[in-house]
Amino acid sequence: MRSSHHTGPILGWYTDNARDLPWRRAEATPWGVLVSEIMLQQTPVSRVLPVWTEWLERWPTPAGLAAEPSGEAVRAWGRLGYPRRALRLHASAVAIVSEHEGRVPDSYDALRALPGIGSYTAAAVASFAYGQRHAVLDTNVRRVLARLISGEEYPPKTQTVAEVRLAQSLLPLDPPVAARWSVAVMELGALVCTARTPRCGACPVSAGCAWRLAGRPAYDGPPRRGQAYAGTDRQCRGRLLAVLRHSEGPVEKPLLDVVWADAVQRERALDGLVADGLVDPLDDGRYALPS
DNA sequence: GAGCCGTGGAC
DNA sequence: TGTCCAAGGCT
Repeated sequence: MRSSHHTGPILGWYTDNARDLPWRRAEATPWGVLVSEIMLQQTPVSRVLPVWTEWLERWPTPAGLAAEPSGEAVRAWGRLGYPRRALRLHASAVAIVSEHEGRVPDSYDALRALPGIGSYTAAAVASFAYGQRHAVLDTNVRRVLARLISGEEYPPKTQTVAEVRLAQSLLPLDPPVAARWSVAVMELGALVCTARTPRCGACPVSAGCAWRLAGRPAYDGPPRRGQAYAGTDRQCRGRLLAVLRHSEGPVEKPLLDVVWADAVQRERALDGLVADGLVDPLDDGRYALPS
């Protein structure tokens, strides 16, 4: 359809309501956009903002980060969560230097080939850093389209080909307009068409929303199970890594042992961190962030 | 393709 | 208080 009756109102709404985020400003670099997209995976904007700012001050280019040990990326990642993202961002910086002359690639396929960059992030960077035309399907866009077009409160658990085709069909023809459309739909999902209590009164396309017109029927699909956390290996890994982040150099094993009582689980978690490359076991028995 | 991978804020 | 959720990717 190339453009629907929803396009204009959503683009106009974005012009009036877009947040002033640093990675959206004109002076933001493709590297700044890439860093923001990795940090924003499963992590709220409010927590990303300070870390992104410090990160870009310290490493304004991929080469700057690539020249550091990967452990420095893990340390600077702080408490953003999912620290394997920090490792992959560092690996991406190394690949950008060695394979792309230090410049963030502008093609979807080259972006998609970098570690930690999947279909969403590749489309997002190509769109937001380079003004290209790609279907950008994140959790916000999937939810907006599910409601607006499909009349369902929530999208399917896993992304379907139908969703991709739908998103592509709605993309404006002109690449820069398509890129702006993509970020506009995401912003609408983040600020208005939210998961829990959507603000339909503030929505520019509520009059044509299939879900609202159907009376906002409750989600009736399979239960979307929440992730348990307390007592899991993930929590244990987080505690162990926090010890290393907060220490200047290598730490003795007993300093790790004290943060988790269950020795079997603790060893399993530590082994996992080592296997992931997040922790480096030294020859002398101590542990450190990777070099 | 289901499960795993952190963390903290909102309700 | 516990549950839900936040610009996913990888295996």
